Amino acid sequence: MPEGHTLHRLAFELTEAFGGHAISSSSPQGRFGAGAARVDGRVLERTEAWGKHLLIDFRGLRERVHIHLGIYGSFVIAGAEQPVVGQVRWRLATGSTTADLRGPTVCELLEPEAADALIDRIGPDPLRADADPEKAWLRISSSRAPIATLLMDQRVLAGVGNVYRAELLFRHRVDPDLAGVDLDHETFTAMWADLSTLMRAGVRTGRIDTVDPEHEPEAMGRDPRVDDHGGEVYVYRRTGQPCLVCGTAVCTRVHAGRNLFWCPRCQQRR
DNA sequence: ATTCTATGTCGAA
DNA sequence: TCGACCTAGAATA
Repeated sequence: MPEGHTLHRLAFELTEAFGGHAISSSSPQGRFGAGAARVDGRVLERTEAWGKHLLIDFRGLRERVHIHLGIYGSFVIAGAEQPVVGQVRWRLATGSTTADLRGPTVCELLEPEAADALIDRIGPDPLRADADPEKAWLRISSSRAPIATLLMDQRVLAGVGNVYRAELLFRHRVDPDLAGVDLDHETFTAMWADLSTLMRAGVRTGRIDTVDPEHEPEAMGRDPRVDDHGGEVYVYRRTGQPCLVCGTAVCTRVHAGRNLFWCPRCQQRR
């Protein structure tokens, strides 16, 4: 379930659970065997998130553990002495806490220079206080690519995934096919601020909720529209269901290999 | 039992 | 634009 908010939440939880503690580290599944052995017994200092990437530092070690969950990955923190169930790429544990990483696209040790290069090549992250939205604007306003493509491009903006993309476009009534170059700066500024707020709420709650109170289905006498990912949304995976604002059936299509959802009436080109 | 799907990314064609 | 890859749970048979 990994968009940027998941990774920032995870960074916080891992730092809370393990920061300052010597941890035992292993790779039950085997594919991170050498890396796991390298950090075994060391003190975990901190974990930070940059977009959808996680970087973990250990005392006295130059290399940083780099994790990217990909589309299926999960990192679950639980109590002491959990049995290993299924494929666990990396297990971190203290006497009281166990964290299991499964199915990541990336779990590796990175030299500091490589970690810096990674941070350098991704766009501003709305969850970081030091992020500069104008860097994203520079790329968007100079691109003929559709805004739906640009929002998912991690070099443009880091941390947005398929749910936040669909919901952000809906909330600002932007046509997914609108070229970046045709988006106004005012709209972009509002989208960035909104995204930052939405994602911060996501970090707090661990879910993606994007529906404003006045559009909440309960207030309209209908059933809650809670998606499988656990949040309440306007369009994401609501294909064929009535738009919460205008009642038109929500549309879907595959856009650049990913499912895109939008309301054809609310999100018309202006 | 098998197939499908998923909040992602990369690299080849 | 397409397939490959990582995994688990849901859907289908």
